[in-house]
Amino acid sequence: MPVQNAEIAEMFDQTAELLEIKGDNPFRSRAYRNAARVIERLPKSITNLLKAGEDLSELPGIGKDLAGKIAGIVATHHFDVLDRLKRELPGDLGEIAALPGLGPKRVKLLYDKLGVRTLEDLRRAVRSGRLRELSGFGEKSEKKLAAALAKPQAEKRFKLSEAEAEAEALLQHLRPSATDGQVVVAGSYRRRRDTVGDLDVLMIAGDGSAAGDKLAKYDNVASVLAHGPTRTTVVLGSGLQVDLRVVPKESYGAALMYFTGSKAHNISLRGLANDRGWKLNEYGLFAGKRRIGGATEEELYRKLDIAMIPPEMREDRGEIALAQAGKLPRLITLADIRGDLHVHSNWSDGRATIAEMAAAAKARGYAYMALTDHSRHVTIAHGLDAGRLARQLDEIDRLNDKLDGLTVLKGAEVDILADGKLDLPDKILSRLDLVVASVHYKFELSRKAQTERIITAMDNRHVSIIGHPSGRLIGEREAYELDMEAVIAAARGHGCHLELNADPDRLDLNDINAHSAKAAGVKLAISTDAHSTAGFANMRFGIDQARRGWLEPADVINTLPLARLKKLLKR
DNA sequence: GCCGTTTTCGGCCCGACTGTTTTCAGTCG
Repeated sequence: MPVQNAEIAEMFDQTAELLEIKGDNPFRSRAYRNAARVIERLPKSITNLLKAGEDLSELPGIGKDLAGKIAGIVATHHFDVLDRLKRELPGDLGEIAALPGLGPKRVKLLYDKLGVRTLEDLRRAVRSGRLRELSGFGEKSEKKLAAALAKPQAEKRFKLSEAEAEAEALLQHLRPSATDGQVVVAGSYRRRRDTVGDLDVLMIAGDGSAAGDKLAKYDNVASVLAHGPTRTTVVLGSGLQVDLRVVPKESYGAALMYFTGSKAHNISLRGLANDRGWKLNEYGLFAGKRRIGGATEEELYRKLDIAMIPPEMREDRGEIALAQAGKLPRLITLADIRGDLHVHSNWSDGRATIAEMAAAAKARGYAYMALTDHSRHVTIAHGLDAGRLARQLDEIDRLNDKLDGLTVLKGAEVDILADGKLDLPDKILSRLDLVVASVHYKFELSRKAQTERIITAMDNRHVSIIGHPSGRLIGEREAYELDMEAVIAAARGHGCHLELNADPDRLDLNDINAHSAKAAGVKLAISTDAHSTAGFANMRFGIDQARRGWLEPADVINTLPLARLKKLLKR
């Protein structure tokens, strides 16, 4: 089993953690963390890069030393530096440091003075009251830790759609307290990440403390974690944490930039400011004590000699270099979409009739909609066999005769069987305008078998699009084991397309894989997989992720007019 | 440990809040 990027990243994170606890050079541990992030989001597998003879020290944040260490990990499945650190500092110090209020310094103190090596050791120390003997620990620390130890930790992230519902209600509550109604959610929410850990709310207001009171009094608040003159932190009933920051008007742009992040993007921007002898923080851009910018984001980016970077791109994945070169992409928007290529009706597990779905598509201004009901294998969804599908095609013909301004394309979401064969015979597939081929069972196949399965499906020339290629359900089911690089390469070779499923529970391909597909020259279909007329509205979540993957209209097939789309679908 | 028209050494983002302290270290984002 080749070493996965995630494993290397995890080893580096653990190394960084232990180095911090040990009190080593903090910049050394930061280097390990930076490298972990770079490796984690790398679209290609490190093992493959090494096989291809690539020089890993070309990667940002990875120098000669780490490149050598990575090669060692790939060869041995072990990281000697980490192994040594673990021998030196045995126990679950990483888990202990993850507890709220505990960082490397205090973990070291607990380790040295009380011999705390495991969570159980810590529990005993808290119970015995010995914790308070330590300088820096008091009654409150003890209570907080006791509470944290009592409940399981699992850090929860919320789906973007869930966070959106919370955010909209919260903004409505806060808006009356804001100057000119200026209150927004920044952070990963504004960057439109597929999941959100907390809501970073930014508000312009004269009295920050009063604004904080307003938040603390929100019906949905379960507990108040902090409440100061400019920052208030609460946890909502759902467990979603909300950080409210109140800033003056002249700092709004700087604060918006700062709290939108990402952290890595901000650090790079600050580097640009430092290069010019300036300082950038959440209050503005400063030359010495003099403020030279801060009211708007546009102004700040301009002062740093780059174009405004869309929030979805602010991940420090090379967007700053692109902006410096004046080569930022014109990201796709909802308005570019001309149709939906994955839609269900009540012929299978959808709730609306074909005519109702078509009317909803037309109401959105679409020129086309592909009806893609399930094939027979998905019995639970009343999947269609060849006979029923043939009858459905006749109904679509009759409907198209009546429709004006919208064309219903004949399609199917055909199951990819375990061996890569399709769930409907070629004879009926050949009568369709497009075939979405998807995996709906046997998720547990080996990486090799699953990859071959999907590539075999693409060998069938009727297959136009691979539906929800990774199979993940956010927060519920991990993606199945798959060599996505190989799938993308095969898609390019076959002239096949990959789906970016816009269902907020799926968002599949994700942003990184969508970017890899674009880079490889594979065009995507952004489709909702709508099972009701309301489902069409999910398109915007797909657009969000497409933008995070730097996709432009030309990278997406359902931005094309119908005639050109049809040509592309036949291969 | 990385990085470089301030380049092979000496920097490395920066501020708010808490708890414990009596002027600040540690944590957090």
